[in-house]
Amino acid sequence: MAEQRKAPERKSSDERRDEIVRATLRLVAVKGFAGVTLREVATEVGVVHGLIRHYFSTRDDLVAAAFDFAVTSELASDRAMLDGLDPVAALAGWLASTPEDHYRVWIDAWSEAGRTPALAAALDRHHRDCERILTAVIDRVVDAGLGSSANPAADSRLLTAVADGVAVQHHGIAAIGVTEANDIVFGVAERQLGLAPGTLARANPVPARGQWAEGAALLAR
Amino acid sequence: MAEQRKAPERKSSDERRDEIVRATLRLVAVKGFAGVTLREVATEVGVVHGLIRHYFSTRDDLVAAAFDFAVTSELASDRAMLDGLDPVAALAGWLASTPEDHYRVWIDAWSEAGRTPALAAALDRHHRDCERILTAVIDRVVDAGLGSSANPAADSRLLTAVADGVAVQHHGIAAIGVTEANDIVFGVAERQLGLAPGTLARANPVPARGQWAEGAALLAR
DNA sequence: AGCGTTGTTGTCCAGTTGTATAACACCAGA
DNA sequence: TCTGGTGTTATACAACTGGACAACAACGCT
Repeated sequence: MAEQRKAPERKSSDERRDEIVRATLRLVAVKGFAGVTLREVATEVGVVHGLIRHYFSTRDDLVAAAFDFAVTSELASDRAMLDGLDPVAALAGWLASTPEDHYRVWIDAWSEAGRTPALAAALDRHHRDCERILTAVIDRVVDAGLGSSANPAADSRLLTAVADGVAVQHHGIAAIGVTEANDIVFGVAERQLGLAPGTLARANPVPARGQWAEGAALLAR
Repeated sequence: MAEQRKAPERKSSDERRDEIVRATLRLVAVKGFAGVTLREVATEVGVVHGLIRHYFSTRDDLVAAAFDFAVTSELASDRAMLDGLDPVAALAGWLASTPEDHYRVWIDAWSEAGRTPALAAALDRHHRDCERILTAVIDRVVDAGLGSSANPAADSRLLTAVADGVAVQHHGIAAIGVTEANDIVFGVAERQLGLAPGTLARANPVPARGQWAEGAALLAR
């Protein structure tokens, strides 16, 4: 009796690899880095779990690649977003609340970084990039004479901390809503950079940071 | 041939239960809520893993009890700490950086809360209590005529967000040190409450929040 | 047309996990 | 002294995990 074998749907190496990474990232947003299994990823992609091994030699490789992809693509889309905006709008857009799916990945990375060196490294890189980007935005605001900053790098660090903390209260604990979250961050930023109260709320481009371009497609199928 | 059975070291129900909860919490601080295993907990306590089932009917019950214990005891020790200090010292003590072990538990709870309703409930309760406590401290500062606040509850929420965000940068990403972490939080608080710069750093009681009394023993054996 | 490469499948395996349960040991009260 | 409750052990089990491998099928190249 001849074995019945389903005709495989063949894809190019890069395409399939990308598919797997995106599926992994999607699952990480729901189950966490420690919670995703090779079989779940395979099911999500629609293949057999053995195939994952053909692209990633180990599970750690897979989740590391997924997080690396998240970091890289989100930063790229954010940079693209900022380029098209005037200084104040860019500042508001950057500080505005991050969408829930993305936040879930970051916070999970924070907690997992202590156990997975690869995650810690990627997280560190991402964080430094974020701080640099925000510093550049602050510089633009100052250069345009719209605000002031004694130490843009320090202010960038401060505002990054506020944004992260507010994101926790908003997404993680559900203690505050989007409007309130933005109010807090905008308020601190306006006070810190000498902007008139309400400036950032008015300048805030509607879709929040990370919902742009590839950013929106980051976790899409 | 008679079976050899080790003579069991018998303990009172409450005592053993407490032992198990503390061991669980200790492991959670290292491996995360999703990472702790009944067998690891049993080994840490020095018993057989079947015994855990005798005290907690399910694994979820165990981790929920462990987190509940963490929340309750940390808040109790924090309250005790604040009572003995003058308003400004209390504010500084509350805002000062949290020790690493404790932080690891909270951040892990943030990420796990989305999947475990019991954790989400305990986290929500803990967060509200923290906000209330800080609000009371701000009230004390204002009542003593040492600072001002248009909306103590809102300022409490803001400062809680800043403290959480700074804790992430300090413990999770290791981007900043203790001194810098405290500088940021103290700076925002002083500006927000109209205190002279440096007031909080000078008033800061050396051992940071959570290292007090039972707080220090929280994760101890 | 023939052939090596590679994307893909199906199956196997050893290890770990949470849960279950029977047997035992100690203790208090009848 | 018996007896029932309970703290404790040992063992079993089904489910699931990451990893390994041989077989197969489509493709590119000559």
